[in-house]
Amino acid sequence: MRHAAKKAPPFKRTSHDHGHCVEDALDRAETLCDAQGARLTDLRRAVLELVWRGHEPIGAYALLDALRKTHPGAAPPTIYRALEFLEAHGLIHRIESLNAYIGCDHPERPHVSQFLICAKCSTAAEIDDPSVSRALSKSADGAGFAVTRQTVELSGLCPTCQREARA
Amino acid sequence: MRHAAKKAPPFKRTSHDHGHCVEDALDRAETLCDAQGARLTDLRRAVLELVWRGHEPIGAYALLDALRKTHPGAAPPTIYRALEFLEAHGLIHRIESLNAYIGCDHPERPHVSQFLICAKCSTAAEIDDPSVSRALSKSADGAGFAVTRQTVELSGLCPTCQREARA
DNA sequence: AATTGGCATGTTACATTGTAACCGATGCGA
DNA sequence: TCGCATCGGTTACAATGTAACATGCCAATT
Repeated sequence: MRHAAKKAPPFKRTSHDHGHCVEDALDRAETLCDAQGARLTDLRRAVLELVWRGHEPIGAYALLDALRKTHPGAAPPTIYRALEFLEAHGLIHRIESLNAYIGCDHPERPHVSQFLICAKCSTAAEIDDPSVSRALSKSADGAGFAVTRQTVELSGLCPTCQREARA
Repeated sequence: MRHAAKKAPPFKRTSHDHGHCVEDALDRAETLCDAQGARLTDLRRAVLELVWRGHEPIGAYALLDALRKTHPGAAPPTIYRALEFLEAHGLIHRIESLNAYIGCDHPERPHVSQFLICAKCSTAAEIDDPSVSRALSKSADGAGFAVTRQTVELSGLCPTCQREARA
């Protein structure tokens, strides 16, 4: 049992059924919002879908452009409100160092935001590493600091881009 | 020896000789730049001093306003170039979640950026916790990810503001 | 001393990202 | 049906960050 059930390593981006993965995310969001009495409106759902489409961090204005195809009247506040809602409900993360947003891998578990961000191909892999969280909690506790939000962002090169760089 | 030489806990913000602490930071910066053959010009030095003055995160445009008292011609590029230089040489950190900058506590050691940021009083305490770094390195290694930059920002309440909140 | 080349800075203009404030529409419970 | 809260439209603007080109300055070389 030692290695069997380990979750897939973040960058094993095995070709996946993307359409399915987006739908899946939307379904889970639906369920989650129902459970919380939160309203996943058409607009919010549309934005969430767009966030998931690219499967990599995307900026608010890029989302806005995309959103306008289906919601022509959309303006900056439109997108920012939707993003605020989605983030508040754990459905997306904001990546501070990129001013960008990405879908959350596992919105059902309360969690923090930890990412490996490739500077070359700009994929961002969510790692929700308990030992990192533990170390951080310990550090914060030691300082008497009450954490409400974690931002952990490691920039660098993903395995694929490293190989390319060597070649 | 176990506990004797521990560095001061981040939020023991014992009233310190601020003027001295700023000068000290500037002196260390001078030394460091000399050693690296980097040019800590008047302008850059002035910006670094302003960053240290407040002893808490400060935005680029606030710095710009302050800088204009001594350098009337300063424009956005002025400040951003100086900040870029200072950050590249480890003299300041950018706090991504605040779009702000703060002086680095120990520029001589190569290090990462780890902060506890109080949402109330907006002080930011640098914690350079090896066990956090270790956990992060391990996580990144496990994913085959080559880290070039760490951003760790914990928002919350500092001990002082917690006490105030309870009262 | 003059030349040249690199770096720092000045200057203008603009791009990107994010918000405030107010309004009407919609839905839902009292 | 009325009142209330939430959602979203709309306008205008604030805050943050950069591109691109011009100028100045110093220092090494000739």
